[in-house]
Amino acid sequence: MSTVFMPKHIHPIYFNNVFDECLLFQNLTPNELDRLEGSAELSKCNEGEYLFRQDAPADFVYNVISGTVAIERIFSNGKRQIIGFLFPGDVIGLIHSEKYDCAVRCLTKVEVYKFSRKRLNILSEEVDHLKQNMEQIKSRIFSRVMDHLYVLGQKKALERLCFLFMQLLERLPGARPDRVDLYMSRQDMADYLGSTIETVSRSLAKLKADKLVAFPKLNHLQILNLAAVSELAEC
Amino acid sequence: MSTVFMPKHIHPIYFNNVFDECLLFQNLTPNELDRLEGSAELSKCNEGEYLFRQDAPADFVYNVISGTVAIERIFSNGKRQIIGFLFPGDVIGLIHSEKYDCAVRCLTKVEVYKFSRKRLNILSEEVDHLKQNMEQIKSRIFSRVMDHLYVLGQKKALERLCFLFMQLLERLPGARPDRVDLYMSRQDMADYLGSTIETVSRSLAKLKADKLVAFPKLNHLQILNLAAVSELAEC
DNA sequence: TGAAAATATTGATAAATATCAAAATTCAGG
DNA sequence: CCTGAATTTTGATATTTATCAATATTTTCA
Repeated sequence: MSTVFMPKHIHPIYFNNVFDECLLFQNLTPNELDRLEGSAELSKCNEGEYLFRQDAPADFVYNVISGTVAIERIFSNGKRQIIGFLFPGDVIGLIHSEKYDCAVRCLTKVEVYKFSRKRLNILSEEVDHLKQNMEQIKSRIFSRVMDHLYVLGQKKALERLCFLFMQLLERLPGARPDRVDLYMSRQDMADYLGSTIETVSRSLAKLKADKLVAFPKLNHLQILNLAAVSELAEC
Repeated sequence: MSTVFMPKHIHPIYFNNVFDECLLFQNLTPNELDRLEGSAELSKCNEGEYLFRQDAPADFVYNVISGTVAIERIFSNGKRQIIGFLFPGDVIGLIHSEKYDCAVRCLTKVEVYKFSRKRLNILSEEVDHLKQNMEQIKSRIFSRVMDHLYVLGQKKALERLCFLFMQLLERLPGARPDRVDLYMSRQDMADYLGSTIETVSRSLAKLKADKLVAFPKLNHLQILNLAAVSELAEC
């Protein structure tokens, strides 16, 4: 892995500014980071491609460096449910048995660090902070899925949309109220929110009409009234 | 822990016939089971009581021996979403950070083995099968939650109810098509299925009218047409 | 057992969302 | 920059579900 263009005091694994967001590497010593880096491989994937498919052997754990992906689960009737969107700093593939039980589709060009799951597990035995980080990531994922369950179970279309927007604002690195880039299509939003594309579209129209949000471009969201959007999104 | 009434060849930790269902103890040697049992404490809880509340320190892991519990998450607006129902053999409290992010309410009298989480983690370092079992439990829980997400996102009230019935049939020890005991109230079902008590009630009426199910008693479900119920429930 | 309380069902209506169809907008490739 | 394809929005309508209210059933406990 090339570290040629890296300032000396920044560890190569923190390249691309994922430092702040990347829970996996938190609290590790430079020495431990080196070991981790040694078992990582930088991997790239284009928009529309799949990082992995459902039922593929779950041999790798991925750490998103750049780009956005959708975790999706396809069901026997062909329908799909998007379980979540992941961004730089997020970790994929930690909670699986032998096979992945969902697929990961790239919504943009994506760069990931790819770890052998086996090796990461061995490493986590030796590096205490790594183990703790991995456990914390799992519990966060679970917590997030439970919020998602609540939203699908209890919230209306408009509120669901606000929930998504707040998630993006909080989790997308670099997102600010006046600039949230939506890398997913309206259909993706619908599949995440348990809704239809038409309902998403109408809810957007309502939010726009009420001046809670604006769309300078189709996929460039501005949150004009953060308090109101947050209120609607509230869990 | 008393083993007085235990046949000699059956390990005490397998008391109450949870053997088949209990993933946590699978593949452990009698010696390893002894160690595990040493750090367990049998604990009881009455119907309506809480095993633990949301935001309590997540110090224990529970293994259900008998009874049924509901995992519920309460939100700031007072609404609740039931995340799942757990039965004998199921494990509670494995995926949490320092605090429990949900509460566990007993739907019946409940007996659990209570393990110190810290101690269980230490033990899992030494007992390889235990660690594997714990990982497998986590991935199963996650897989189940993803099915749940799909059901809330994509299914209609009637189908949701069938989904619940199929889950009960598959997971409730001793459940058979002609005898599934519903330990939860209609309100609990609604809170699990992201619906209202009235809609649950009407869906039940429809299923009864169509002869897919019957209710000899209010909480004694009979699945008359398993194929049809299964078809409706299908993920 | 019998009355009160709790829970569940049913009815009428309103609200929310899905579906189908068409128009508008955006995007991609020459 | 233009044109056809893809995506998104909007419209009309049907379906589903929630809400409010009343009734029925079940449970509890004196």
